[in-house]
Amino acid sequence: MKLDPENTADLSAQIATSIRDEIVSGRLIVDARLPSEAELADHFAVSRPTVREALKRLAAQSLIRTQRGATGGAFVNRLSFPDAYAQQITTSTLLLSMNDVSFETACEARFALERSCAMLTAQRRSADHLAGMRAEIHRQSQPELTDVAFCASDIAFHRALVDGAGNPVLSYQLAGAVEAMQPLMNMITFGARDRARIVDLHVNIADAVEARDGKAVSAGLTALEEETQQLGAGVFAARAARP
Amino acid sequence: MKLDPENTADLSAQIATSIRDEIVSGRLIVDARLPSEAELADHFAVSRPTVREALKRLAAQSLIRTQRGATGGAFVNRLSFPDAYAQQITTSTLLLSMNDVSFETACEARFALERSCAMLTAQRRSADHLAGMRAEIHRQSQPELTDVAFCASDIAFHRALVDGAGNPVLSYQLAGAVEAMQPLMNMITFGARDRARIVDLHVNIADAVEARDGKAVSAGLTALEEETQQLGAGVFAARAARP
DNA sequence: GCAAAAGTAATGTCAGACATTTAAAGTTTT
DNA sequence: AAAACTTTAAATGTCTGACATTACTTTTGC
Repeated sequence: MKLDPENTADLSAQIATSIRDEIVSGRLIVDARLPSEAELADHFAVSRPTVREALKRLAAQSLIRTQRGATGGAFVNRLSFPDAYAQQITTSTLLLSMNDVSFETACEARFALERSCAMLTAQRRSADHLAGMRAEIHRQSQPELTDVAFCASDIAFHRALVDGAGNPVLSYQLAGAVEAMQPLMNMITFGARDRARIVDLHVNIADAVEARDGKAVSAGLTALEEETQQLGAGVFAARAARP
Repeated sequence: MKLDPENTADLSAQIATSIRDEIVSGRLIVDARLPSEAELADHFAVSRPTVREALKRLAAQSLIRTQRGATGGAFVNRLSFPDAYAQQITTSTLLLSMNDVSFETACEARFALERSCAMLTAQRRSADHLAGMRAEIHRQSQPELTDVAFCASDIAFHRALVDGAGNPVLSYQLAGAVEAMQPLMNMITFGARDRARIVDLHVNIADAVEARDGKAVSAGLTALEEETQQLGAGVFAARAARP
């Protein structure tokens, strides 16, 4: 764990990188305790605030956790799936909102990824997953639902579909793709007729999942993608038309 | 931008969350300048080091960048695709290494996701992407290649395949899935016969991409997945057998 | 023997100072 | 008047030293 004296970057950034390398390479294993802030300051020949800034950088990425008290300190954190989900979703959402990615591109990616679950979900889905999907469909049929609540239910439907594949790594990867679309979807106002069509398509997908027919699930998602793309195109065209 | 007085968590964490919300919600737009550290310290009624720790947390997630000098300060950063790639890869790699995810699960997820590019890549791939894939196949055929270099070339092959889909969002999502597998793949020792089989399967995939036959690409990936799963199962069974 | 109190080591926070960097304003020179 | 140089100001980067808070450990008192 050493610093490059020729590097002109922030010391705190260099220290953070140095410690991160130790963790990623496995030299510091999960639950290992890092030296105390004072010891680190001594080791890197910097002040304690500088060390603290470095540690906060690592804490922001859930790489370490800190604990106060006599036996406290900074410990290598086990990156949990929920933590990873959250980071994934934040990153994906910001990436879409800050890089004027077109609705079309985002939508295409999202459905392409989701189709990768179709076969597995059809094979492995439990009764619970199916019930979850049906419950969301029922909610979506209620006309008094706001657009935002409709979108939230849509997300929940798709998450149930993804989780049905029974592969946590897949669920984690898809979390970003599905959830990051929400802000884009929220821009869409759903007419009653639009909602009815989407609910129909959801029913088709749920039926296919129930029948364990992977190809039908995939086809159902493709149909839903086309519908979504049309809706999106309509909204964004209308928006572009008026000044 | 206010803090909850009843919250007992770190002040720096609360401040970071507060500012992050401003960014994610869009109230602070890209390239907007945050108040100076002194002003923030004043606003939140904390000291400057505390504010700095909060800002370093945000910098660690590439949410802000800082600039020194008279017109300097902290600015909302545009999360670039390369930044997002890097975060995605780090997170995915740590997730796999710290949660004893089985080779089987990781492999299944990775190929399921990659197959989602098959159709698009077959349709849209450029001559460059195809040439890239062929070049990696050629490299993989050289017997003096080390196992690690072989794996790296494998990654490059698959990245070319993914990028061929021409959808940056898809490339970003897949980066994690493909690259995070590398440490797991590096545990495998490839015999000459194993390599030959993998190269053959790569050739099949490249041929299918050249012919713009999406279903054949997908089938080729499935065949490669089976081969990889067998190789992995062999290695991990041997490892489990000896004490 | 057990509970309360003191001790201790760590993080969390603060205050103030100085160093460094950068751009803009001001001044001098040509 | 324009160009080059100097000064100034504002911001981040870093250091020192101190105190507050927390939680575990040890000691003490009954």
